[in-house]
Order: sequence, then C-alpha cells, then structure tokens
Amino acid sequence: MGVRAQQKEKTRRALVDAAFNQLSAERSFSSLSLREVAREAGIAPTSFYRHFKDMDELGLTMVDEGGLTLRQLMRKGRQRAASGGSVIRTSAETFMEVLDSNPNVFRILLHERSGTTPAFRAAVAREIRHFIAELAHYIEQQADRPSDAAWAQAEALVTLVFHSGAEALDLKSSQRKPLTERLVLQLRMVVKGAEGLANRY
Amino acid sequence: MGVRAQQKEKTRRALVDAAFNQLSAERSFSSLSLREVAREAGIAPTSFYRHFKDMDELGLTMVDEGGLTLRQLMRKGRQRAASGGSVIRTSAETFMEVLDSNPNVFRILLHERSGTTPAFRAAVAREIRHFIAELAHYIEQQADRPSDAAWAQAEALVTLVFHSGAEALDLKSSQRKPLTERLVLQLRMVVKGAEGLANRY
DNA sequence: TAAATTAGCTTACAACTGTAAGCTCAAAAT
DNA sequence: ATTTTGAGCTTACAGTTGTAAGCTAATTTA
Repeated sequence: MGVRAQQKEKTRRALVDAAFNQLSAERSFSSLSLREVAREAGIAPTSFYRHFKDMDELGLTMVDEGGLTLRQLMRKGRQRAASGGSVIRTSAETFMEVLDSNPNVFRILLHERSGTTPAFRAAVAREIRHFIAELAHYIEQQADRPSDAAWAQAEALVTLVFHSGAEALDLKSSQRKPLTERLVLQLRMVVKGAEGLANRY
Repeated sequence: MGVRAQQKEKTRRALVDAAFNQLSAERSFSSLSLREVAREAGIAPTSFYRHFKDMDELGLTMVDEGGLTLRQLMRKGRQRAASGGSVIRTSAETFMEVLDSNPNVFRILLHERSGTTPAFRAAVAREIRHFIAELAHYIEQQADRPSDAAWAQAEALVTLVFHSGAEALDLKSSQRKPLTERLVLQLRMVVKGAEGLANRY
C-alpha cells in the first residue's frame, strides 16, 4: 500500500474513531453533525466527503464494525464457558464485561435499532440476526430441537440479553450485579420452558 | 372554564396532536423542531412558549399520555381474556391491535426508551415499570409466586412483547401473524420455565 | 522528467434553528 | 367602566448546518 493510501486509511479511521468517541448516553449517532465529526478528527468539513458519501455511510460502517466486534467478543466468552461453567451465566457475564469495555459499540446498535433511518434499522437487524443464528445453531445441536423452535428460543434469549444490556448502560458497573442475576434467572426461565414445551409434544 | 382557558387548552392539544402526527418510522420526536410543530399546529413559533417551556416538556407530556393510553388499552384487552380464552394469546393479540390503531403512541415510548435525553429515558422506564407491576401483581396472585420471581418473570414477558412490537411496527398489519405466533411461543417458554423453576425448589 | 491524480484546504452561501423583544387586542378582574 | 392579563403575533438575530466551487501540493503514473 502506497504512502498516499496509507494516509487516507489513517484519516478514515480517525473519522470512525471520532464518531465513536463522541457517542455517549446523551449523544446518539444521528445527533452528530458532519462538521462535529470532522472537527474531532482534525480535518476540514468538506474533506469528509473524500471518505464517505454522507453521514449515513459513516454510520453504517460503524454498525457493521460494531456488530463484528461484539460477535468476536461474545465468541471468546463462549470459549470460556466451554472449558467449564454454566453457559448461561458465563454468557450473561461476558456480555456485561463487553458493555464495560466497549459501551459505545453497544450503544450505536441499541440506539439505531429503533432509530429513524430504515437503512440503519435494517443493518442493526442484520447484525442481531447473526447473533441469533449463531445461538440457534448451538441450541439445535446441543438440545436437538427443531430449527424453528430453536430460533424462537434463541431470539428470546438475545432479546433479554440486549434489554438487560440497555439497562446496564445507565448504571455504574459496580451496580450491575443484581441486574445480571435477574438476567440469568430470566434466561433460565426461557431455557427451562423450551425444554418443557419440547418434551411435552 | 372560561372562554380564554378553553381556547388555550385547545391550542395545547393542537400542539400535542401535531407532534404525534409528525411521528413516523422515519421521524422521531427528537428530530422534530419547535418550529415544525408550531407550524403544524397553526401557531407562530414563539407562541409555543405560552404552553411548554421547551420541546422536552412537550415530549414528556407525550410520553406520560402515551403510557396511560397504552395501559388503558391493555387493561381492556385483559378483560376480554378474563371472559374465556388464553391469557397469553389474548394479551399478545391485543398488543398487536393496539399497535395497529395507535402506532405513534408506541413509537415514542419505543424510541425514547433508548433515546439521548435522560429525563425521557426515565419517563419511559417509569411507564414500562407500571406495565410490569400490573403484570407481576397478576402473576403473584394467580400462581402464588414469591414477588421477586414474579417480577423477573413479568419483566421478561413485557420485554418480549415490546420487542415483537418493535418488529411489528416495520411490517404491514397483514404480515404480523407469524410474528404474533412466535411471540406467543416465547411467552409460553417463559411461563412454562417459571413454573418449572418454582416447582423444583 | 512531465503529466495526472487526489486528499485536504479555504471561502462562500442558503437554509434552518431556538429564542429575545415588544406589539395587539380580546377576555377577565376590579 | 376601567384596568390588568395573557395568548398569539411580527420582526430580528446569532448560531449551526450541509455542501458547492475551486485552489494547493504532494504522490503516483506514464
């Protein structure tokens, strides 16, 4: 890669990072202006267009990148569970740790899931579907369940995890223990109930 | 009430209604400007301040009003269930009907739940807590469950219902049947699982 | 070596925002 | 009958936004 392409890539990253860094509980992606992001990245507003067609394109890049990051981290967590310990508990705790270290990655997914841009909602939905698919696959194999039931179960589990994640974002990490316990209990309900329904019919 | 107070109330309603009407899948409350709302309500921008301190105050009014409306509709639905039929199925179907007739009432709750204004998030959380409390109370009585387990269960149920509601918003009402069926299945998992966990210990 | 490409810049503009100041005039209070 | 109140208006201003036009200078290509 030439000197020029290298510098361009560096600036592009600066833009993505600038946008991620400006996210917070009080600041969503859609509330960021092109000029703010450019300012934070240290370039002129109009130079932004050398990298992205518009803010939407930047945002979609972030959603994709965020979804990938999150899945990688969760996969690492599942490896930890494989080497001993409850899958449910380990997964719940892993997720909370991810929140702690990458809050803004989760924030953009959470917020844009119910955002106003159809393209964003679709992108987030796709990322979440990846989550569900991985989990549904695991359930199908592990519990030998028909695939539609496995999907419904996986979706319920992911929904509950995301919801607790959203609540956890508003708390200091020291306050998250009871929330995690309640989440574990809710996940157990779903798993136990899915077993019950599968065995009865 | 005097003529004057009557007219004022009328304009206030016009503002609230204007704001509700401007909501859509592509337009969240926080993306509305004061001037837009005033325009739609047929008053001058500066006259807005005769009724609300700022847009946040209008938004909080809408959240309160929306939460109330939603709970009233759901209560009506529960009465229908009392006179025969599965509670789970009837509740799920009622919720979908509410979505159909009052999409924007649900939209503001859904969107501001993960929005950027702390006051909004708190207000929505409070409304949802009302939902959960009503349901937890029902479960405690009906199934004689300890109150913390009943709460966790109720929260899980409400979480799943809201999530399906969010997905349903993006669909035409004719496309919502399978989604409702999946929701019913997920709710059954939770109920069944909660039973299982309660009986085992 | 000469020409072409391009990342980033400066300047500029029209559109929109929230809101301050102050007027009008009908209803309410005295 | 007179005064006070207040909902709604017009005008005005400063700030921010996205983005168009065109320049510069350094890398890349021919």
